[in-house]
Amino acid sequence: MRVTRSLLPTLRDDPADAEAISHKLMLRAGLVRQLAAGIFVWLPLGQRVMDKVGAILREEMNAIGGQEITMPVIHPAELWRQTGRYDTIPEQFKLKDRHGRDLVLGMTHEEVIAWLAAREIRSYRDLPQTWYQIQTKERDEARPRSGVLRTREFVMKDSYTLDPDEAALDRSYAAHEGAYRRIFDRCGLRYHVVESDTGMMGGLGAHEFMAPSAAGEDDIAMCAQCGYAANVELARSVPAKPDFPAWTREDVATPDAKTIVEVAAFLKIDPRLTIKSLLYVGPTKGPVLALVRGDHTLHERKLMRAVGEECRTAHPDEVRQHLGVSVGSVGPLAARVPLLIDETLREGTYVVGANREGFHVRGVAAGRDFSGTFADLHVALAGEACVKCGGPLAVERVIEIGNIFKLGTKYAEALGAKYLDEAGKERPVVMGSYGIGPARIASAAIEQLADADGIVWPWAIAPFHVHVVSVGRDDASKQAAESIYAACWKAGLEALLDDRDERPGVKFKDADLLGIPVRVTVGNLLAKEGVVELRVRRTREDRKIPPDKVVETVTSLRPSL
RNA sequence: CGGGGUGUGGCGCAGCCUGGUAGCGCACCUGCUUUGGGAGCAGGGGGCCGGAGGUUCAAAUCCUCUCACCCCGACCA
Repeated sequence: MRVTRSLLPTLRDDPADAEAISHKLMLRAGLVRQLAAGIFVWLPLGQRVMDKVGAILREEMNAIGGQEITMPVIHPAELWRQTGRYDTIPEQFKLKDRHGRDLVLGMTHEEVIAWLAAREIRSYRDLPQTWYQIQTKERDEARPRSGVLRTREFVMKDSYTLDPDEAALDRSYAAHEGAYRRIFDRCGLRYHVVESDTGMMGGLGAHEFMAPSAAGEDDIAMCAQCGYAANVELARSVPAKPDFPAWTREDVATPDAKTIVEVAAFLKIDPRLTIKSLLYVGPTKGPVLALVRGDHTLHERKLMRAVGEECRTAHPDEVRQHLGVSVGSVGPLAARVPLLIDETLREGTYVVGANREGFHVRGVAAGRDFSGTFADLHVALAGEACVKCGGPLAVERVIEIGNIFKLGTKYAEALGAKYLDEAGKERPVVMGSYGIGPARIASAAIEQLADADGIVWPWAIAPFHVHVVSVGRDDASKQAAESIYAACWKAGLEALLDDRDERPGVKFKDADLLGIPVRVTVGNLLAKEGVVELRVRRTREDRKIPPDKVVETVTSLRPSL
């Protein structure tokens, strides 16, 4: 590709709308342009990156027996009604055709897979199967953000396994985990595999592949000692205990002290000696009072798992209605609603709201002074102890680049995907689903590897391998650049030739911005010393070599790039 | 959905408070000079100031409504 004949619109300044490093650099390097919130055009360079990732995905999916198919983006609403997901997912785009029939835009393809399996899978002899596609998904995200990290339209590699039973599903799942590790390793990413939430839909287990980055939207907790790693939606931790005073139960006046911070300051105690009481309301289960230690944050996903349904925080008037007191003095004593108590509170005596305006009660113990259901409710914090080995947990911000999910038989049962086993008995197909976002791979690579001058692509997903920068003005120099460019392509090295009539500084800045692994500068040293300069983008290491040694040198450097 | 912010040539911004002929830098076009880390000079093209309505002799500027986009939170198969 020649720069003079390409759509390669680099930007000198950071676009005002971009916040994340990868977002800024993808715009500045001319990889993408935004059409609307969360909707992007992939320009030629960005497309090449996506194609590189796609090729790796196909190789590794095929290697575990995956068969590529392509499913529709438009689905009949009826399919989603059958699995009960038509009215429950706010992200689903819905539309009607000219006859008024309800359709949806596909945000995932479990339904279509189960529909297909119901028609084509009859016998245990047809199993197992692994089907995958690399296809566009449409989701009406509440808040698209961070460039291509969270968009309303995006390409996903989604695969689905069909197995006769859970043992076979475990094998398919393990095969996917291996394939995913190879994929992300090849893409040059740093990542962790963590336990993840299976969501309200249930499922038999799930893991997420998480690439550390400040631009991420998730947090994971990890134990370096035993390897425990989980999304904080799920991660359990054992916090350090405060020193409990030998206090006896008594009411204390706490005028104007509403928040934990105010109460702790007023009573001159460690906030860890207080309990935070939060009223939530579930659509069918009604009000529930959740208790966590004063310094802790309630994780709403944990709460919802414990309750068994989606909950929302109660309005102030609901708090008054159910507990007879305003928000700042709520507590578990004599509460007329069910209690969910964080496990941290099993031991110790605490200060709680008195359910009486302006009063708290100290010396209160769970189990003795109030009772309810214990559950893990608090957000794990860095430094707290691992539940498995007691080692200190680290918490890290991450981008979710892939997930693997044991679905079980939910979709198969809803859509009638059954087979006959060896004994002639009809059984539902056991499914798994597995996703990878190529755009997130590209973003994560940029986030993890970029430096102050621009992108630093790993070889495997770089849009080109060699950036030939022609800065000489004499014909011999220009001709040498052309020869090197041609020689690279002939040797299987994908090359970009900067043949613009620009000053060298402009070309060097753009080359750094684009981040192609190897830059070959053809300029005045050719006439003076008979050499061109080869620079490794990542290390900025320079070497002078004869023009006819470029291919050989790049090939020898390649393993280190 | 709640909170905050921004919309003015392709990009980044000023002008708005205090209404009066739309400006700057970069980019773009022409010419000359220059040429190894985002050149200089000269000339030039391009914007109904997000949209609608209102106030006014007069609106980028004031008022009302609306749309879009960004950030934080909520939500996220």
